[in-house]
Amino acid sequence: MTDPPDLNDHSALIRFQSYATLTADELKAMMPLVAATKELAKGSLIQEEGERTAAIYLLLQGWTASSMILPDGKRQILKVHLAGDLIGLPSLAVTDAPDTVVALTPVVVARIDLYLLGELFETQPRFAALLFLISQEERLMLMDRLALVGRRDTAGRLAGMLLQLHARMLRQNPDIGDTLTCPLTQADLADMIGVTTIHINRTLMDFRERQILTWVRGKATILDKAALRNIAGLPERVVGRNARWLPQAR
Amino acid sequence: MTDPPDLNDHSALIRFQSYATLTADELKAMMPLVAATKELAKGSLIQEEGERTAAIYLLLQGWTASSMILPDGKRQILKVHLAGDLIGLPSLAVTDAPDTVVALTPVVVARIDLYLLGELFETQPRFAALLFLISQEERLMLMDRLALVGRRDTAGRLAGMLLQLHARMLRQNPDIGDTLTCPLTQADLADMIGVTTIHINRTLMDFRERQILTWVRGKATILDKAALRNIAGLPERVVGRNARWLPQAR
DNA sequence: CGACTTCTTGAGGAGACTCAAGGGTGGTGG
DNA sequence: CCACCACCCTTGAGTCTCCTCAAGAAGTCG
Repeated sequence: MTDPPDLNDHSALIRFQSYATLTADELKAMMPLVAATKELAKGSLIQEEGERTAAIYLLLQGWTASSMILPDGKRQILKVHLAGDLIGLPSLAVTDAPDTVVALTPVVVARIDLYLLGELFETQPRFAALLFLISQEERLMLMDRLALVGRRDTAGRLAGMLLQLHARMLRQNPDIGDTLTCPLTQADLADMIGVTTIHINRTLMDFRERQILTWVRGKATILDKAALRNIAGLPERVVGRNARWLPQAR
Repeated sequence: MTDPPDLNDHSALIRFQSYATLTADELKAMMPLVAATKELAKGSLIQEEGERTAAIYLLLQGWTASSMILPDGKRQILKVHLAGDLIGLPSLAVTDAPDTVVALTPVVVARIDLYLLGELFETQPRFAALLFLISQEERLMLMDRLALVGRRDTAGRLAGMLLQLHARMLRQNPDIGDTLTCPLTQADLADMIGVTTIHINRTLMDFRERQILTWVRGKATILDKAALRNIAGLPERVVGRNARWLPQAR
């Protein structure tokens, strides 16, 4: 189902490449990051709310989702991870894991030893700075979603969230065009933007009727991107400023 | 109104101290961070949505707020900054500033040169790692707020947000007890959790009636913290794990 | 082929919004 | 020092988006 990852394939480091081109030496220094890979079945728990372990992972293949479960059983999905995304970073700041991470598909992850991380901070300042920028990007994605969930109706939230997801997938694979294939159910979409499944369904129906977007079992096709953008009410973010202040490559 | 900041007062670096005790040498190396201070009047714009400049600041005194304005004029406050917080970091990841930052009180900020930041990444790996951890903490605060806004009613959102704010203020000054004095209006509270001012007012009235919390013109008194926690539905976060993996102090 | 998950549709109810207006409070200027 | 003004808070009434409850259809997997 999942082939062992090709360690010479640097797509695992795609997030880092958004801000600078990594040198051969840097790539070599970062290779230990993907040394300890592991395959997990769909539905596997990678991290669980409240547990004390704070391992971090790099997702190499497949999809995972990070969520919080509230006392009344309601769930908020905080992020879905795509290949190249890091898993478990926010847990490093606190004693107990704040979120639960599950595999939405069969996945391949690389477990990252924290001492390796510390060593890279020491020996690879540019890696450290890029990791810092990636963290700011994550923060920005949350800011956008907070603005959507706090201040827009269901249509706006859904439009904005799907655009955000599409932009991320497009960066991974520029060939997907206006299509968006993902392992998410309508219930997952609902939990991402804080509404009910029923309302998601009605909003998707409405989008189809208005020729804006179609959704068929995890396959979305964007028919009118401008309309979606307009409904969302948030500008497109252009990631990857040319950061001249970054430390020099070693 | 605002005295020139005491550069020997390291409370500006309180956020860094949550994860490790900085050595004298490190403190000395970080001093240039607070070299270029500036006083600004209440209401001043520190950053504006869409502008290209990406300066970052360290807030030394006063309060600022970061927010997004949506096309229909609605506002979402993403974060209020307290002394010791960094301003403008998420903007580093994108070409145009995503948020607007205004001074809620007269403030003193230190402008941080990005090349200085790059240099610190290079020479102070432990600083880099601590900055990374602070970023994860910021991310976590957004995750919590997203869960609140996405999945809780007004009472829950308000309770959770005030507890979060109180915990932050308590870290700055352990003497505040169960009081919380801040320059926020009820309209600000509303914009922080995505509801209307009117509804905030009614919820505060309700809290008072139920002997949970009182709010008088920016002065909140927590009467029943357990009840608030229960209404919020999110656990307390214990920041500042003893991170043994951090690089050694230089 | 059967059981489970996911999607779809209907009807009624509630939390939060909009619109509207009055009362406080603090700051400013005459 | 007092009066006025701007901002903030408070309260009421009607409306609407979205939720809850309910049930059936369609698709998927073992």
